[in-house]
Amino acid sequence: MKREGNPTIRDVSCKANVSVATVSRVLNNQPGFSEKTRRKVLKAIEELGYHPNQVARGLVSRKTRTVGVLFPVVSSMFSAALLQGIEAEANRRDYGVIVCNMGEKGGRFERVVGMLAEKRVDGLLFVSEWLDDRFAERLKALAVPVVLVSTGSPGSPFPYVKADDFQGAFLATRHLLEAGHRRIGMISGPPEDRIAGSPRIEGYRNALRSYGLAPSDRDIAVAGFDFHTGLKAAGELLDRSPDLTAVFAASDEMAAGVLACCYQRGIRVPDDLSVIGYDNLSLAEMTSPPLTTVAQPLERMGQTAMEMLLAVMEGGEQPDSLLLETSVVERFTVRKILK
Amino acid sequence: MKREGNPTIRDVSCKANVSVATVSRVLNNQPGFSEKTRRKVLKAIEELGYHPNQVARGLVSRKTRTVGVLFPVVSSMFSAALLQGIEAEANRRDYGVIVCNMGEKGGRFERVVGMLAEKRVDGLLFVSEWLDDRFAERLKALAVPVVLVSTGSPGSPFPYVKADDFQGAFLATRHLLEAGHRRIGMISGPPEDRIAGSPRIEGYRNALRSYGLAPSDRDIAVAGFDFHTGLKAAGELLDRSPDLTAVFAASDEMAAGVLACCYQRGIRVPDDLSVIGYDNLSLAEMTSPPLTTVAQPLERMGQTAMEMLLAVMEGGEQPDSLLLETSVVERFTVRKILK
DNA sequence: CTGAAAGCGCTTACAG
DNA sequence: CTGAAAGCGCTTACAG
Repeated sequence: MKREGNPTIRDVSCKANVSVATVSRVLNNQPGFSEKTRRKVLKAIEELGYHPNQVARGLVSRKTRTVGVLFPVVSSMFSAALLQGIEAEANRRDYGVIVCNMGEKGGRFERVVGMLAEKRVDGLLFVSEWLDDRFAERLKALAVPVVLVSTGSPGSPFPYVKADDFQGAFLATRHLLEAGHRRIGMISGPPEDRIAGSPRIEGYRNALRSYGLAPSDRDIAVAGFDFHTGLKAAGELLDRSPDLTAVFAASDEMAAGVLACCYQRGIRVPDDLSVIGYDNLSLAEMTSPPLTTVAQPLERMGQTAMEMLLAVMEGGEQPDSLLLETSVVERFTVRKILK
Repeated sequence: MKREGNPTIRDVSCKANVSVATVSRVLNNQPGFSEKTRRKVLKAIEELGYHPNQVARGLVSRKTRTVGVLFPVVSSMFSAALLQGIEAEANRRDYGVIVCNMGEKGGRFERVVGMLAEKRVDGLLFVSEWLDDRFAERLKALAVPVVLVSTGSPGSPFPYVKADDFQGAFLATRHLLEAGHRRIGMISGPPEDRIAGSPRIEGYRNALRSYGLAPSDRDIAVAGFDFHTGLKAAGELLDRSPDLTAVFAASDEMAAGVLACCYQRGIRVPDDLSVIGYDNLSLAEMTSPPLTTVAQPLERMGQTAMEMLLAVMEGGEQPDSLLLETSVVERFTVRKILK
């Protein structure tokens, strides 16, 4: 007598006096059973507390209803916000999501991709890391749908969803301009970062030009998107260009860094210096004063990316990449300069 | 000719001219093959780029090398820090982790547990939510190892790893006391929260008593651990007890809330009011001034919990629960009062 | 040391 | 409408 572990489809078929094939049919709602059998089967399932074994299902259907998500680091607020949207959508569609840490420089990429491959995930989300050619090749070789989140470019080998970095930076800078600022500095990410680096610098420069201002490299200090390098860069920038009345930081963490720098130096925000950030993490409302920033719809980006991935997985066609709009959310770090 | 998809053990056995049983043996390093066959097999595996199908393996071995992690919400900085440690340890041991959002009040608990059950995860981590009896029953019925993270109590049905809340609050308050403060308020979580609520309140009270001070309920304002309720509670507390010289907030977010409250009211921190937080999230170093707080070793808690879970899963014995020590990390929000 | 066979829990033609 | 059988890709007794 087999009385341990989970009941199997076999147990159900015995109890309901039908074949396992029939049970499988009602389970999967496939044509081919009478209303009467359906009831018998459902009753047996109910009584046994039967739940189909996805592992067995996966073996024959070649679908695991599981996707993998690759993050450079899962613990950042940025990753966390995306993951929230990703998980929510996956759950809604009855998928499981396996999260993986690639390491900042992708050092664990090969290892986690190997694991995901052996687990036969149905698809992959690759988040926010410059996708180098070796990685792209590896992902293509996997032969599972991949969508890029918060990275990707026109020539990308995979569809992507990201926010418009150029536009976001342009909006941030224009917001400062419209508030009357003319001496505007920037804390940027690395210019060689073709995703979140150079496009935001260009957005900043273009906004300046659109107001007839000449951008100068001296007004840009480069950091690494995090708080500490942002703080340091802020110090350098303010030393170098003490006449700045406003600073655009290309991430909220870096903006918190300039707030900290101002705090240390007794510079009042926004009275003496205005600052605007980028991302709209929860951090942005927790600073003092609360940070004006440009919002990337992170949670929605995560959700949208998952929808897109599901569409490829289930539908098969390659969807178009998506460039989401950003918007500035006003809080209290930007001062309007009166003429 | 079968030339698509991943190569199977069958392909390897053909190419190496041995049986699949033999291939399986060398794969799993089981006794029963000569050095010569081993080489043949390895060569075939290499040439084919073969990787065992974990789904098929899982079906027979009843091991998926996958664990589930239940969070109330994955996007908090708190969850993110834990997840970092959890994922790192899992990856090191070659396990995959599926993250699930239960919803703040556990509304999606049943749904995600069902999914995890169907996927036949080998174990479960339940994070930081009051584990009510219904949930506990459900988890027990799953018959897979479970470890609680950042929750749990002596009578717990599952082993847990958490930080010592009473001690942490005691340390925070004593730190204030030692700095010379005597009028110390608290922003607490809900007293009915028996994990992070009442124990921290008791730690605060006990520290006061140990200095011969009588704790008063008027000096405690209740909030919900998040920034916004913390901000609100801070306002109420300062209205009610304007003579406070220091405030202990039971989370960093709430501490950021009291910083914000002070900022709005022109109260200088730490000159006019000292504040100490709880958690030591990355947020704590990004506030201005940087927040003195008591550190919960979140990443290590995640790692330790995963180690513990793996031990139960692979070893079978029930490990002892772990109560980790906290420590205060000094930054710049506490002023020493000179006699 | 090695292989044939059964079986893990399902789904899916194929017959009837 | 229903069932017997094959098969998904492995592992594991059982023989030899």
